Amino acid sequence: MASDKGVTPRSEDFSRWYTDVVQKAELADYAPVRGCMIILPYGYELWEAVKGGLDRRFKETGHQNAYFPLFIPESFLKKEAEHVEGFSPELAVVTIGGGKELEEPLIVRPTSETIIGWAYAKWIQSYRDLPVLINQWANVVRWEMRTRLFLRTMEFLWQEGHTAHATYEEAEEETRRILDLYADFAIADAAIPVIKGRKSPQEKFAGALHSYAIEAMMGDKRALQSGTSHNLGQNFAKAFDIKYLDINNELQYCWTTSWGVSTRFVGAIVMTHGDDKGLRLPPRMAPYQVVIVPIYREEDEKTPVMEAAWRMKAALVAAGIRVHVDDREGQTPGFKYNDWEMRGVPIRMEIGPRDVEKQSVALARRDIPGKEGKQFVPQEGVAAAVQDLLESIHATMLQQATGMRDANLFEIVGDYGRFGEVVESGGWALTWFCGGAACEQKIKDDYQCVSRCFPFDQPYPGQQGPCIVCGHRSAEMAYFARSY
RNA sequence: CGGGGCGUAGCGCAGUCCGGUUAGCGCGCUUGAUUUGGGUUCAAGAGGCCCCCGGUUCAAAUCCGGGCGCCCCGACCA
Repeated sequence: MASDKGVTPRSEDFSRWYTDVVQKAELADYAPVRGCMIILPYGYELWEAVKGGLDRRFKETGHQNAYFPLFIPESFLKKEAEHVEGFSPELAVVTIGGGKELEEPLIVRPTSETIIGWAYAKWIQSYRDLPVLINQWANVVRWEMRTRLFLRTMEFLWQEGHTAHATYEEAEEETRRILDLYADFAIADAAIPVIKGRKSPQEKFAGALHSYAIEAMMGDKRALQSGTSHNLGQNFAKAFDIKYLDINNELQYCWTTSWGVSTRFVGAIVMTHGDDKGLRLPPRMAPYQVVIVPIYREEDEKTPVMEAAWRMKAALVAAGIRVHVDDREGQTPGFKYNDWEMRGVPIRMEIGPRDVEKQSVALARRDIPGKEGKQFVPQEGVAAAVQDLLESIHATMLQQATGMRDANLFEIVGDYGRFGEVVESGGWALTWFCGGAACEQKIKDDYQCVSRCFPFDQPYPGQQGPCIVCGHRSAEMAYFARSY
């Protein structure tokens, strides 16, 4: 159980630790409805940082935002066989509206391929209309059995991109472009190292030709699918009649894609970087990159200290740095240190009477605890020093997460017992895998885990090896790991 | 939907077995002092449909019956 002053240690109970941090850092709160959450302002700012990083990249690659309705006619979901089978168990259905039974029930969207497919069928006539590159930021609902704050809630926020193309190749190129975009965002903005790869047939999106994903290792070594990109082939085009006349005046079905990142990503940030003192936010995502804690005893000390604090803030803001001055009365500096460490602010700037006198400030970095991470710098040119420090913190956090992950990746060839030991101890096993449903099911039954992906980065490209289960020659290796 | 646990102040809990003064404790909150370079200390306060409905009884947080809700472990999942 967490004491009031801290959180459950990660090593003791990672799950409790996660819940403690999310609540104590005020990212989210429970809602009156099971499985739903209130995203608190600080948590929402993190989500806005995710949105900002992704949205910019979407627009740079030619996508536009639009908005499609929350309600989808029930019949739409039934048009694509795999899709309906995949989503039926977790649908929320509206049967009464305005006090009257509806002629056709309405589905609260679990995802929008169907309604967007319907719209694209209307809009697309000619090859000149292609490609269509649209994204929407929206909420979706999936009636989940077991939920956890951010990682799996019944309603969640996400972006879903939906594109239509003239050829398989263009659709495939788009699908891969987005996966690269996601990976770049995760690494460059969130300091989360991710593995890009293709999902097994069992794990792909319901209705997709094939799915790609970025997989990240959390602090407890479990895998978290942090973003997915699907090549839908012509499955939805055929179900919704999305057709165009090509340059030879021949009618063709479109090739479509869809891809998404959700509020789950906030959970990924928490679980990748957090420690026993709470959150550790990657500088580019942090709502506040610097928090200034003023230190003083008497009124005659307070005035010059506060003056320096506001002056430092102005200097940082002018350099485009996000800063907060913690001028709360009644809390001691020590309390504030702990408070902002819980909230994961990358840099704490302390300004006291001694700093006023010496024209200096103290900078303490969140990623390196204690005195090691603390230094005194001159007030003159502080913005540049902070800027460098933020870069360094990002690099260190990425390096730490990458090191932790790589230390837990194991290559296994042909030894099913050893394979089991690895995944049961929480490691990720990279092994030859035929991709077959029976083999994957056996692993699931034996070790409670399924494949994460066939990584693009194969250790033995062009070679073959024995599937870890059936022993048949397989062309690729796949990662297996327990996951969220 | 199977297996466990729990509903008492904002949060965490004690009290329930064995019915009986005014229902307590810690944290948090308010006010005032004190403190402030790593979670100060003290004082005085505020705050309760004891999950809901019904029953037994002179008397129910406590016993009995029914309901509802939540959490944890499994199958399903961004």
